[in-house]
Amino acid sequence: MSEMDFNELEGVTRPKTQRGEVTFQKLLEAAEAVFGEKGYYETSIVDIIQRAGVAQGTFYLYFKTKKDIFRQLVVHLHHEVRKTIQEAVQGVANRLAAETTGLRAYHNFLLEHRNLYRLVRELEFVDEDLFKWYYQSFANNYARRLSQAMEKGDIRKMDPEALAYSLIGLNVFIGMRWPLWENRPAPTIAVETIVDFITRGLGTETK
Amino acid sequence: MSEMDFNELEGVTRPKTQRGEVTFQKLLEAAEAVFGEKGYYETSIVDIIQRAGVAQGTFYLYFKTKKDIFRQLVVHLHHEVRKTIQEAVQGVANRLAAETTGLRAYHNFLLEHRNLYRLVRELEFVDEDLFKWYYQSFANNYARRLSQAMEKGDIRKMDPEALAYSLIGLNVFIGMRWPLWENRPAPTIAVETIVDFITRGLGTETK
DNA sequence: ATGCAATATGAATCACTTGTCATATTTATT
DNA sequence: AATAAATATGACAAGTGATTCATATTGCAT
Repeated sequence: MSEMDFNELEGVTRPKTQRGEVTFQKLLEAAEAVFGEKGYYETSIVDIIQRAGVAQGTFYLYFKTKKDIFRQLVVHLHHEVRKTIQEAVQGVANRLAAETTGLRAYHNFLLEHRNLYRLVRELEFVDEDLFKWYYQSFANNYARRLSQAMEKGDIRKMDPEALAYSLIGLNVFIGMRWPLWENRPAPTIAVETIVDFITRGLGTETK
Repeated sequence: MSEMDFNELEGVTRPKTQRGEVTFQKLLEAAEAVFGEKGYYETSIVDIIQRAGVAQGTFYLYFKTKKDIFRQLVVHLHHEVRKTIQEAVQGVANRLAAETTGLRAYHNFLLEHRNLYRLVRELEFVDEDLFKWYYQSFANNYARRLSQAMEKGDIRKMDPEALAYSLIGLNVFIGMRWPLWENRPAPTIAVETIVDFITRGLGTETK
């Protein structure tokens, strides 16, 4: 619980010159690519430094362990996903409509970052605390917006946290079924069903 | 796609005598425990054989690789989960009521097998095909029962597959939030919210 | 231009893990 | 009781990967 801050991860030494900064970024980009392709455990530090085109020792100038560079990547990715969805949903006044928009934005993000997304799912087995932080901060934010919608009367009053996890789980599995497994957006019939299901589930009345 | 059968896994040699059967089981139980505690990748074959109290070479009498014993465990677990839920739901005539019952049964199973459940989640990164098989056969079964309920008029006619994945995702995430993370059943208020959400989402009318 | 901190290198070390194999023991069958 | 198949052992070969370190180079500040 509480508000953990993972902005400055220990185990990561930021470079102090411009030249170092370039190397640092090269390492992160290489790690992102290789982790995405082969997964965390199947990737060796040698894989990363080869892809980045630097020597073994250079890696340890900036990262203490393989886990540390992984953490750095995940935190960055987390901000990306949230920003994307937030921007997509922003301006959509109605919460129910926002659900649909958010669903689509999330799926598009998945389709464009399928490799990256793999990292988040594997996070559970690499650093469980960071994994919890990832979904908790996601869920807290979600729950907050649901609460606001309840105040406005857009949706029924219910336990916002339970709803937040339910909706995240729903999105994650639908995102797995079509975008991840079939590399395409969910078919229309599926989207309609989901929207209908959520609308009735959250809404104040039926038509 | 198609009906894969994972009943006789290659890479697994079943014992031919009673004595062998005992060793075989010892290995499986040890693997279950150690995988559950440390995760697949952090576990070595030495960990398993030490826990089982057998020699190195014995392992290779029955399993070709670490992955093979892992597969064997997952397939077994899969049957367990389904059996548990099926038995709990059996006899509950109404589909909506069955959802609640199924949710509870699933959570109880999680609470009693938290380590085991970790294996399924890690499966995605160990053997993606088996992972898909796991959730697909789960979802197909779920969808079939939803279709039947639609025929009977218990629930509205919608895309059963989309619903199945939605409901599984919901259950998985709620199961993660309370049973797994806090080692207790979801609080009453949460359960009420979820049941209400699903009831309205699936149901034919509102009250 | 000098000197010091930062950066870069890659060979070497250390800690493990997997998988094999010659040998020994046990079990089932006759 | 004899025999062959099945089971069990643990030392060992071979490989892999993480991390360190002595050394070299570069860049920045003075």
